[in-house]
Amino acid sequence: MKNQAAGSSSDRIVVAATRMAQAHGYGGLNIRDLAQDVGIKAASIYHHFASKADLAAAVAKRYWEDSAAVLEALATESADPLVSLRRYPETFRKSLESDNRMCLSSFMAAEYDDLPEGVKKEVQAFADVNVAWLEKNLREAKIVDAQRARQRACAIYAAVAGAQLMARGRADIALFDTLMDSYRQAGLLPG
Amino acid sequence: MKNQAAGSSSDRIVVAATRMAQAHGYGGLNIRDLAQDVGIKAASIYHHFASKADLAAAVAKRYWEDSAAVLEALATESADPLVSLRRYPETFRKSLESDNRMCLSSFMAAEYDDLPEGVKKEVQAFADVNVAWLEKNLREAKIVDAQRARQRACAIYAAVAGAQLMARGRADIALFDTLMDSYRQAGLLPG
DNA sequence: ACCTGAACACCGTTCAAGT
DNA sequence: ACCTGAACACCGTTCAAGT
Repeated sequence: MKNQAAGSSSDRIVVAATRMAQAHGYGGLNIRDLAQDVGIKAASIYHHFASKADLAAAVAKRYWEDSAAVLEALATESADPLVSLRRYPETFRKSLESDNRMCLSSFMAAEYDDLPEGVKKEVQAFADVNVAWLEKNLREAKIVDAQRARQRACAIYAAVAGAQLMARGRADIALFDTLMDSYRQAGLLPG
Repeated sequence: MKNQAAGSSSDRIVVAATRMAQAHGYGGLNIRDLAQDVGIKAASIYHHFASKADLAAAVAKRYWEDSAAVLEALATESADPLVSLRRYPETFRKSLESDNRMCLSSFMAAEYDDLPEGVKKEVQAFADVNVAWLEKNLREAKIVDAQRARQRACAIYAAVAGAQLMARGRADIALFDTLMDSYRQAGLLPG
């Protein structure tokens, strides 16, 4: 929590890198383009992060931390866990709204084989945070047996991530919405 | 259908490239490594395919053609559409069994922004083939209203693809199986 | 027809040198 | 502390030259 003044060089690098990684993945995260985006030279990136792997780990870490905060805010705002659950897909929809971008962790899950260990860890943390949040709200809403809450939470996470992936592959947000409707009709998501 | 003698150079390039792309995506498809894998030099690849884009398009095309054949065989083998539907996830499970690889089209859907137009087309064809097969079997099995068969087909495809992605992100096939169980329990997949 | 070495402009990364 | 130009080994790709 020290030295995170808004707009610091490191901050702006992480923000720009996040946007880039959500569109092009870890492999497509280009240090030269990133530097240009931030307004410095490629070599200068390495003053802030020891390597591309370190930068990506920082990006993925802040990504799940921010997501956790958004989900907490959503739960507080909704009060009713059932309403929170209904609104869960919104978080994934927002990425698509932002230039057809996708969840950083989904993209990087695909890139699993090429991910440095430190990045893998943070990518999985994102899934963990989402599943834990879903599980908690499923329990509170008493939609499924308490013992099956975690299983169902995983299923919802995987299905929503898959829907985002399919919608991105067609650059079609309406498809994402249709898929959420189908999940509700089928009984996977609460109606 | 002419000149496709098994084991021809072009064939072996496509096969090797497919395996590579299922693990590393379009961006991670490396011409030099691919050439070495096939036993020729990088420059020689360009004798068979005009560009990486052309190669990837051929790869993606053969990928959905092969998938279509596998699905047709599955339907013929099962006879009962309900059984076919139950076995649908097997096709995605097989990729995970093969060194935690994933569906080429899912990986490339993530890489949407960086995909040449000719590749995008073939990637979408894969989804189309899968959705059409699911829709047909859903109709025949009379599991959902005929008018909602297509919608449900999309939902199943997206959910299974998402499950594969999540399982790959943890290199955990058992998770894929658990997710399929959850989908069945929730009512998305036929029990 | 099929293959190749050498070259091109590009990548991540390093490092010595600047302020 | 922060930045940079120049260099390194690597990429996709081209092309003239080989058999």
